[in-house]
Amino acid sequence: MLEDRRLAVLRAIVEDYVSTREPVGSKALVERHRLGVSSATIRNDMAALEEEGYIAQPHTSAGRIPTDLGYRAFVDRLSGVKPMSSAERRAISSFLAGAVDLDDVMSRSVRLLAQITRQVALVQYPSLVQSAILHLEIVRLGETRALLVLIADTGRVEQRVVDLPAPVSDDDIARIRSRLLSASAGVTCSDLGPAVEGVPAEFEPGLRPSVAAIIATLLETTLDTEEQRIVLGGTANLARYRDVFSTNLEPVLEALEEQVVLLRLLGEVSAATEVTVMIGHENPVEDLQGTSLVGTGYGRGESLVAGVGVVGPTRMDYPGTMAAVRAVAEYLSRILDEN
Amino acid sequence: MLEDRRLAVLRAIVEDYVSTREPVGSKALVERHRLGVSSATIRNDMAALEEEGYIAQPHTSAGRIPTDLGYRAFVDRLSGVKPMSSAERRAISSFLAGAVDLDDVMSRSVRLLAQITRQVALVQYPSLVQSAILHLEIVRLGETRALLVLIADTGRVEQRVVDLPAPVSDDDIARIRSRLLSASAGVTCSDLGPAVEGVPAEFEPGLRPSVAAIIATLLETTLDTEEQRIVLGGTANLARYRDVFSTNLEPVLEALEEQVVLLRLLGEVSAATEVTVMIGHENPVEDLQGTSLVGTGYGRGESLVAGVGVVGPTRMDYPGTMAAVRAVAEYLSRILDEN
DNA sequence: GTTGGCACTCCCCGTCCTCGAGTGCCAATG
DNA sequence: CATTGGCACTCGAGGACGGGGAGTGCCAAC
Repeated sequence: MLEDRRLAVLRAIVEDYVSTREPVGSKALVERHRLGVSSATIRNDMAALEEEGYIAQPHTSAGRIPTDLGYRAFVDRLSGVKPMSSAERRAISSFLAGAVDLDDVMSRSVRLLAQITRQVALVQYPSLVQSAILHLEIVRLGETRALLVLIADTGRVEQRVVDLPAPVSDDDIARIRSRLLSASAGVTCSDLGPAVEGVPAEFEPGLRPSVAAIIATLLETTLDTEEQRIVLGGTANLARYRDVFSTNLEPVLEALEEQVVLLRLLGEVSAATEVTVMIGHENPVEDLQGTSLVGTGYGRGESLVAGVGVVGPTRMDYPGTMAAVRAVAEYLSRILDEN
Repeated sequence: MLEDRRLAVLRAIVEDYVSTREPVGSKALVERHRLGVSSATIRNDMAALEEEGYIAQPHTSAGRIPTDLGYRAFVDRLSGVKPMSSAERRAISSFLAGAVDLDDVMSRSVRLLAQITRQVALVQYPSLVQSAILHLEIVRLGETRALLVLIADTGRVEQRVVDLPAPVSDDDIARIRSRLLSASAGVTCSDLGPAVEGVPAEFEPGLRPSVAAIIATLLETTLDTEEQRIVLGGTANLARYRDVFSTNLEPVLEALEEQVVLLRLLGEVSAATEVTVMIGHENPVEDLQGTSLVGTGYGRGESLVAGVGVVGPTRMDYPGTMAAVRAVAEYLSRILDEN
């Protein structure tokens, strides 16, 4: 009974604080929620909640605000699933349906998610390592240069310029291309190494270094940790939370410009199909410890190929954000499935 | 004589204001610059400059700050070319040299420019319309779907999924591909329409709609106004100028997220090889009229293929920014030339 | 045209003070 | 023993006040 009410108080504090942005006091609380008890009782509960670390006061004689721990309890035990309206679902679906290629899908998704949540959205390209090769193309750029184009079954297209150790003719390029294609078509990128290992030896000695160079670039492109790409959008929404980041918007913006940082972030939450939340100090990136991350993985069926998420102030509408992230992840998975 | 000194005063005001961020008064001016006259004389000059609209005072009994017109005069008549140190040139050169493909060149350039100028950098991908087709590839994704990959001589690679009106065999795809390639290789994208016009008629009637669909997508990809792509970086630097954007960072960030807006911006300054400056209200985008744009075009030889630029507060170091933009544009042109 | 002098204007900034929301504690109550 | 009303207390927000100072405009003298 008592425990129940305390949790209800915590929930009320979180909700009020999220919507008003101001420390919430005992009196305002009884007025806005039908708690059925007096403000003095609430004060006692609040004292207990503060004792346990769920809420804090910015200074004596101010209202309470939730701590990271308080938000954590709210997310874990209190926030019900907030289903999206069918209108919202339809909007998502129609917005993503018009995409013409993978780049388009990614950029539409990120804009959509940023718009729904009014926060910063992150969407990761399907990982190459988890994709299979659909097609390879080698285009001769000059005597000793070629362009390698790789098309994965997730829709990703990567290109790299290869500097060849020796001049190679158009005809040679065509032979190399056709052999590499037959060796790698349908192969998952992570298995590519063994699949093409013996290929150079099949060619004339003079050509072998060139073939090896092309293969090296191919493997680099697929295995390199830099193969991961993330797009982000809605940075402007950060400015909306000037009260939170007032003094130091800069480090947050800087962190968000670093691909490596974003990868680390999404890596933490994209391992599961459920939506995962990292609150404040739980955030692995130091400059983002004033923010929360809501994210999840997406992919074809059970094999997750990338992550999608949202970064915002710890004071955010968790149920709504979680629902939006989940919905977008579902649509992304569906689009991948269709290929 | 008089005119000369007045201009010197304007220059001094701009320089001081840019470096101190504070309205500059007559006394401080004589102290910091060897003007050889007393502060009273400067006051007279300032009154004249204010009369002519070059400077203004935020309120009575405060120092003066340059107006947009003042900056314009500074840029046009006063700012000498500020050569980059050889160390800087070397840094630029080595930073851009490591790029592995066009995407890499673009993202490195934008980061570099943002870092040098400590402002927001914009780099536009080489326009497809100005590029020639180097290679075309058509990959069959299913009975009625194909992926069209287009490689331009500027290094751009674009891909599009094509929905075919009728099932097409692997063999058909190969024939279409080879015919389209021979019809379009080396052709500038803007001339592509006539070059491929008669191609569908060369195929069997049953295949013609599919060929037409592929060609339609091809033309769409190259002529569509959306073919233009711009990358931006250094958004975090905006937060540094909190004094300027304090109240409304949001519209600026929003404007910078709109590709269309960025295109309009760069379009204004990328028509020339000289560096062009748009100051404050001269800026075509309403939400950016509190900012200045420094930009230029780049390309192979005389034919410009895209733009590069920097957005920052009107109070910026114009000579330095102009030098940096010019340097990066030169390196980009050089890299394109090498292909 | 230039200069020194002088009165004047405001912004900045620190101080002081009041107001009010909110708290903690306590004694009373069912 | 949880709940409640009462009460003294705390502390930040915000407004009023006032001195200090940087800067200006103007004027008379050179």
